[in-house]
This record gives sequence, C-alpha cells and structure tokens, in this order.
Amino acid sequence: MPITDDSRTDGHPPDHGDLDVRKAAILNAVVTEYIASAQPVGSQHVVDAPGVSVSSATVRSDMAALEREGFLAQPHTSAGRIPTDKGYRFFVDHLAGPGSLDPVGRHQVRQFFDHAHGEIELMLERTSGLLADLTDCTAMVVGPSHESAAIRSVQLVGLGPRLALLVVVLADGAVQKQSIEFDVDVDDARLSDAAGRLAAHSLGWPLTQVTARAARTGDTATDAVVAAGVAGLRSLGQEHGAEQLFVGGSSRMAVAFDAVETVRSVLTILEQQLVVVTLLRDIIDTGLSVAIGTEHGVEPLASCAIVVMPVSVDGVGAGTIGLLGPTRMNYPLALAAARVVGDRLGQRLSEAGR
Amino acid sequence: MPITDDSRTDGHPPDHGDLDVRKAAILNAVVTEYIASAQPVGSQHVVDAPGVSVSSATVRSDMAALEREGFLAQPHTSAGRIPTDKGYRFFVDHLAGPGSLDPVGRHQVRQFFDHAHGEIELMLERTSGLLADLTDCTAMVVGPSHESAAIRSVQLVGLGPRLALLVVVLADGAVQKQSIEFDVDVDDARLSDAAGRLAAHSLGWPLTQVTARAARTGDTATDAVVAAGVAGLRSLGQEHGAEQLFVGGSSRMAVAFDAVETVRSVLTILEQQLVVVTLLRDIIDTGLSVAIGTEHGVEPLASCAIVVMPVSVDGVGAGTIGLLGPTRMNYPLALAAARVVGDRLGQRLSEAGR
DNA sequence: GGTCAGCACTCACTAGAGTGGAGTGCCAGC
DNA sequence: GCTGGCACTCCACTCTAGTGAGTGCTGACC
Repeated sequence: MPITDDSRTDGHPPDHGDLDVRKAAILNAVVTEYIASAQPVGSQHVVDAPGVSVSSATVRSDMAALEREGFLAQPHTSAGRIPTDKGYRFFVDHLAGPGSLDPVGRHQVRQFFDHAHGEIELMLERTSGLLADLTDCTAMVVGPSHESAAIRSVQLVGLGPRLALLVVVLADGAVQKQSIEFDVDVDDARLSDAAGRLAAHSLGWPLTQVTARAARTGDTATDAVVAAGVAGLRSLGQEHGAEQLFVGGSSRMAVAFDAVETVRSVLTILEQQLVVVTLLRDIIDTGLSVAIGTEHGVEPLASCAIVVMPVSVDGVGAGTIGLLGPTRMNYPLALAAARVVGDRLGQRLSEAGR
Repeated sequence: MPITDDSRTDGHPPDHGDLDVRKAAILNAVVTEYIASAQPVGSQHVVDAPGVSVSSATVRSDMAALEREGFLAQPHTSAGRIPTDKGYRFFVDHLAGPGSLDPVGRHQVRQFFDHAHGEIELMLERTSGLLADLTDCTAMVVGPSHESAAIRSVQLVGLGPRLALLVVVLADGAVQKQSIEFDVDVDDARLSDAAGRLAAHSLGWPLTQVTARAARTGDTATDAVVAAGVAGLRSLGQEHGAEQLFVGGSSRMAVAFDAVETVRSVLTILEQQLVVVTLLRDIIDTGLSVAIGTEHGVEPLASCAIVVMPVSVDGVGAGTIGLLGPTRMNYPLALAAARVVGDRLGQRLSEAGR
C-alpha cells in the first residue's frame, strides 16, 4: 500500500517546503517505493506516480537535480536513486500524510488496552510487544519517572533476625524495596516502631527529598534502625532516578538489515539501558519526533531512524515511547502507532494514578 | 588455547566411552579445532594433536570410521570434517576437561559478587550480563520461584478514594503488588482494618494456598474490601507462578552466526519468556546439563547448544542459569562459568534470604 | 524554456570456463 | 596395522564475456 497524497486532499494544501511541486512528488514516489522494495528506484518506476505526469527523461533530469540538492543518492553510476537522510527528513516533514493504523491494528490496540490490567511494569513490557507487532519495528518503552511521586507508605518487614526489607509505596502506585542488614538482632516490635517514625519523617515527600536525619527518639537501638531506614530511603531515591526501559521485538532488527554486523551493533546499543533512555530523552529535548540516520549522533545507529512520542498523564510527562527501525522504515505507520498507543497508555496511566 | 588432555593426567584415567583411544583423541582434536576456527578440519590438521601419533592417512581412515559411526560429517566430498551433534555430545560427555575460568574471569566474578547489592531483580539482570561477558554467549537467568514462599506482610495502601494497592512481602524478600478498584469510596481506617484481617487470613501461607473466603466481620463494607483483597492475593498467586527471566548479551548471537535468518529466529525465541523458561526446565528435568542441537526439540534452535545450571539455595532449587550459543560454543568455558556463577549466586541468595 | 524520444554509455549482476589447492579414498608395500 | 603415494573430487577463486536496468546528454518539438 503506497503512501499517496490522498490523505491530504481534504483541506489544507500540501506543504512542499521549498521544493517545486513535481520534484516533491518525485521525491515522495522514490521514498515510498524504496521503503517498500529496498531497491534503488529508477526513473521508469516513478512516471506513474501521482503528481508526476511527465516522461522518464524529465524525471531523470529532476532526479539529477534532487541528487545535486542532497535529497537522493546513487549507489553507483548506473543504478537508480535511494533517499538520503535529508530526503527522508523532507519526506517526514512535508510529504508523509498523518498516517493511520489499519482496522486490524486499531482493533489490536483496543483489545490490548481493554484487557490490560495488573502491574504497571507488566503492562509497559507488553506495550512494547504490541508496538513491535503493529509496526514491525523494535519498540522501546520508558516507564514514568518516580522522581516527584510522594511517598504514600513506608514499611519495614522482618525477614530474619538481622535482616529487614524496606518497602515504599509511592503515590503513582510504584513499589520500591531495599533490604537492610542490622548489626544486632531487631525484633518486630522495634521494626514497626521504627517504621512508624520513618513514615512520620518521610510521608508526603518524594524519595529524592527525604532529609538525611530523622528526629531522635531517645532509644538508641530504635534510633539506629530508623537511621538505617532513612539511609535506605535516600539510596532508593538515588538508584531509581533512572527510568525503567522495556524493549520489545528486538528480532525485528534482524529482519530489517541483511548485514549481520549492523544487527550486532544495534543489539549492543539496545542492551545498554542508560544509553537508550538518554538517547530518547535527547531526541525529545531537541524537539524532534523523528530522528533519522545521524541526526541523533549515535554512530552505530547511523542506518536507523527513531520515532519518539512522549507519554503524558494529565499534561505532565510520564514516560516515552520509541520505535527503532531502518531509515527506510514506514514512517506514517510508525508515527500513527506511536501516537495512538502513547495516547491510550497515557489515559491508562492517569486512570491508575487517580 | 586448545582443550587438551592435560587436565585429566592427575588421577582417574580419561573416560573414552566405547571409542578406541586414538579415535577419541582425533574426535577431540576435530571438535576443538572446529570450535576455534569454524572451518572444516582436515586430517593434516589433526596429526599434531596429543594422542594422535600416526600419519594423516591413518587419521583419514579413522575419520572415515568416525563419520560412519555418526560423530563427524563432511559438508562435501573433498572437504574436512565437522562434528555432528552426536560428536559434540561425545566431546562433552567424555572428552572435555572440567574447564576453568581464566584469572581475568575469576577476578570479574569476584568483583561482581563483592559489589552486588540491592534488589534481587537488578542483581539477576546484571548476572546475565556478567555471564554473557564471561562466555560470549547469550545468558539467561531465571529467578527463584515464589510459589512456596510464605507471606510475611500484607498491606493495603490507598492511592485514591476508590483505588488501593495491595502490597505483599514474601519470606524470600520478593514484593508483589496488585491494584484494587472499589465500587465505593473507602477511607484509610477501613483499609487498614481490612489489611489487618487479610493478614490474619494469609500470613504464613504461600500465595498459592490462600483460601478463597475470609472470615466475616459483620461490617459489610469492610467485608467487601477484605474479599477484594483475598481475590487480589489469589490472582497474584496465579500470575506470578511464572518465574522471571533475564536475558543478557543477546547481541552475541549476531556474532556467532553469519546467517541473519538464524539470528532472527533465535531472537524471536528469546523474546518469548515462557518458551525459554519452559525450555530450561525441560532440559533440567531430563537430567542434562547441556542440550546440543536438536536434543531440546526446539526447532529454531537446532544450530544452538544450551548449557543449563540449576541454582540452589540451601539445597533447594532457586532459579536456573542458561547459556545459549552455537553448537560450536566453548563448552568447557561455558560449563565452568555457569558452575562458578551459579554457586556464587546461590550463596548470595541464601545470605539474603536468611 | 520546458519536455521528450533517442542514443551512447556505465556498471552491477550472472553464467561459464579455467585453475589451484585442500582434502579425500584407495592401495600396495613394509 | 600403519604408511607413503597417487588419482580423484570439488570448493573457492579468478577471469571473461554478456545482459539489462539505469543513466546523462543532445537535438528536435511545442
């Protein structure tokens, strides 16, 4: 199914940037066909495209111009043209229609969110699988940050005579835990006493703003437990500054590329959670929703494009969706899927946190 | 570094199964060399191997015999030999020395476990990375099952007027949660009352054995909350029967194989947690520690071998380690790494759960 | 001036022939 | 039973056309 102009006949005129209408149509046709076939596109294949009612000779001269202007490239002299990163960029900015999911995809999304329940982590994980299925790209889902979520509950559960588990529940429904070891035996009564004091000290504050010192009780042993608990809270606040990342459909990368070497380097990047999370944030910070080729500056991903979509809950950022594919990915589909799933996910999260 | 007989000169004689000593030596040499070079091994390359002090002509006739018996195969008439699955099996069972980590690897393991701390999930995740680094295989780590762990704490934390979070702490330090929605507003007092009753009803039992009905209180509203809590506990018990899986170093698969198609199908398998967990359990259940080629019956992994190692805490099974590589993986190294890391991991888990 | 048919040219891709070499199987002799 | 020798096989590589999809250019046409 080629991406035609149809979607733009109803309303505002197509924005062709600073490219003459026919050249834009030719670029559109080349990009569309190359995305579908992965083969260099010759002038003959373009003449029947909408908006191009000239001979192949004329198309050739236009293509040569597009190449001079940096939108197209030739693998070798007597081959067809393939889009450059700049060509994809123009396509995404000016040519690609808003795109939409096909009915099957829409149904899949509806089904998914109707049946999604339970833990948020599990849902995010499954969401990454859904996105990968919808788009045939590798999907990345970054969970909401708990940085500003207030502490709703603090509990100390004894697991052994000198071992306890600090369990913290945040207002957004996240649960975090940290095991604490003591130098001396601590009984349950003392634990619950200390937990009460910990709660008084931290309830309502986000983890990152728990102060280092809690009020003394006078009881040295209890004070020690409380102090350990405060230290635990603070270390949780630091550790979990990093958002959780869920990657789905990484096998899709092995379909998109035929060079094993490329697959390997992309997978290596995907294994580094911090790199991926930072990358997605960087792209969003630069105001892009698509980063093509070298635009994101991560060298091993030079032959990839990334579609990002912030997920917002009640207007506040709460995670990110990312789709990773070859530069010749189906942008309209990827953008549509990211938007639809991002919206539904945001709704869902806001219901859960209400 | 070839895997020689050296490791077995000190004590019990080598077990060559039902293969004559020289043929076993030849098989050993072929497997070792093929693992190192990935090229079919000719008779000339084998004559210098330990235990083979005959001419290449004799080696050839032995190799022909080994081929007739199914241990070796020839890609084509005038090529060298490569091991069959049966050949690898014999190698693993009778020829490969116990193997050991090199000093660098040992240091890595020590470093890792000296600095491992915090949440168990994070540690398991990182363990998979460590194993992948050590062996250049894809590593799979299955977390301990919480099926039989007793409930240590049950709590209901209000997140909204009609929304609460059920938080359960198990004796092994696992924390599980489930959000519960109510039809009517429930205040904190009622929540904590209900939580107390839930605790009385379930403390000390594993999640899977929580009974469906709790004692009535007489207060209809509280009873409803308690009932919802019981339902939540029971659904947690069902959902989390599945152990958690952590996969590390999936990019190594793209190094091991040069056919993209193979990489794709292996990655697809790795994305299916349930399949992987079941596969590992099946292999352990059949009493194997290595499954080679088609032995495990998962068709897309026919060109892979899997090394498994149960992790036990105080003699009781608590998770599994798996290493996935091509059939020509370095078995002694993989077995050694799995054993060492498995032991240390078991120790670590038993300390934490004490 | 833009468009177009025609033409010469380029160059990846394929098929086929030839060659070198690594490897084999077999056999006669020790 | 082991060995050196020998004929044979067949992959991997190179070289050589031949093919065809595609290009750029040009001169004529509207």
